[in-house]
Amino acid sequence: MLQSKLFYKTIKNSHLSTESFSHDLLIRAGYIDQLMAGVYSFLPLGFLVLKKIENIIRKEMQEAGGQELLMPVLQPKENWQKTERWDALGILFKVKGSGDKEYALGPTHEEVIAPLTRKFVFSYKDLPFYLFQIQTKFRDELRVKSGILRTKEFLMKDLYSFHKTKEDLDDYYEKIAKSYVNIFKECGIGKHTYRTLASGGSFSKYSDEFQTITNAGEDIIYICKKCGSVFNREIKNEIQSSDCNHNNCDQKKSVEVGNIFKLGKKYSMPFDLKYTDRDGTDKAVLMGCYGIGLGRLMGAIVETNYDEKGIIWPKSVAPFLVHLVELDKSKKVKKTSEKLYKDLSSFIKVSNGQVKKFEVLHDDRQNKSAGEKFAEADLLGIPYRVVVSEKTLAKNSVEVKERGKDAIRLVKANNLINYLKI
RNA sequence: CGGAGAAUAGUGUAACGGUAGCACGAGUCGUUUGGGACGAUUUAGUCUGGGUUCGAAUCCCAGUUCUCCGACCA
Repeated sequence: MLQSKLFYKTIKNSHLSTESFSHDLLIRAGYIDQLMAGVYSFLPLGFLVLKKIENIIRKEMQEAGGQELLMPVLQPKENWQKTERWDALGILFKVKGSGDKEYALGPTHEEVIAPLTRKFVFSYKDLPFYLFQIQTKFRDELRVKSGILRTKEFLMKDLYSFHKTKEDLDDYYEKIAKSYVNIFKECGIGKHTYRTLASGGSFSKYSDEFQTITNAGEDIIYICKKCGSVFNREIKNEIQSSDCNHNNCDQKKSVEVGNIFKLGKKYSMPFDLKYTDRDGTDKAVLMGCYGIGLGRLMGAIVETNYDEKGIIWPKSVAPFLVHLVELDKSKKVKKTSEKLYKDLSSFIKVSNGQVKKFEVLHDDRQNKSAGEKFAEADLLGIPYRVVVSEKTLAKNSVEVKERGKDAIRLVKANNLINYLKI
């Protein structure tokens, strides 16, 4: 991508009244735009990051046996009445169609997937199976806050699992917990993210949340120094056991980036989702559900990866891997950087025999000062900054700097690809 | 949903009830060119609707929106 063509604008100074760093940085660097309270557009840069996150999640879900599908946002009132959530769920968006017919905008999809799967599940032979989607959810939060950490409309991955037995549900639940650990690790927030025991809401006694430590978060979690357990403040009073009285815990602010639940029969029953077992009797299907908010995850990544100059994207989710910056208006600089841009953007062989290409943002702008280009590069937070200038070309080299690190290294121009491959 | 604050140019801000100004951005010209450089010049604004007043960005009322605190958060 040529930076001269990229649809974005950066803002030099922080002007925002919000306390959330991720919100401030993502807006200033041109990744997102606020339409209204709790509703955001993802601009081209932000959309690239979102897609990276989406693919990391998709890959893990597929590896856990999940099959992707897409369910509607618009949902019939009747299904929500069946589960008694039409009136009970305060955050439910209700819309009216023609003839005053009422609908819900889906905040979650149990009310769709349970009646859907009912049409396909008859026998114990049909179980288990796992379905997921990555889709927009609507929740009329009474109060939105912290930029994209808490919004009314957001992209969510929701996986639903269907089982014959409690043991099978338990096993799969743990499997997905492991997938979640992988996802958050891959997204670069692994060391800040904890599996946290939390309230099960109306489903079960407990659920597991994945909480990322950040001051921008609105949850409080306790990390016990004595027994190592991690739990949400909401269950602090009920969790003290004979094993550990939890009187020596670290208390941290955090944001919930994922949550997994054992739903059991909660949604199978209202929709009559059952199967005929081997012995000929009908039994309720047991369900689990597993969610990750993508925008919030993106916010959490920024909250844990920035410095005073801007964002520091982990390589796995960065909009581009390489920020190729040309300085000095000269034919030689222009020509060299154009060649590098072309070479990096072409498919090349990497060590394990696969082919790949580097995603490059080429700062080809002629009318910007070096200082401005550097400052903007730091704000955007692309992992590798490669500078091509008269100075570097005098040594037949380009300059490579990793965002977030001080070291600057001169690399021969014709060796850049090999260098970056490492 | 309760409480508090705010709304002026694209952005951030200033103006006692009496000429709407500054900075950044954007445009043009020139000088610069390794950390958001400099000069000249141009551009563009009082949230909406009422009211008080000779006169309202400023005071009052209503609405809308945003931010913050709290409650809520499958």
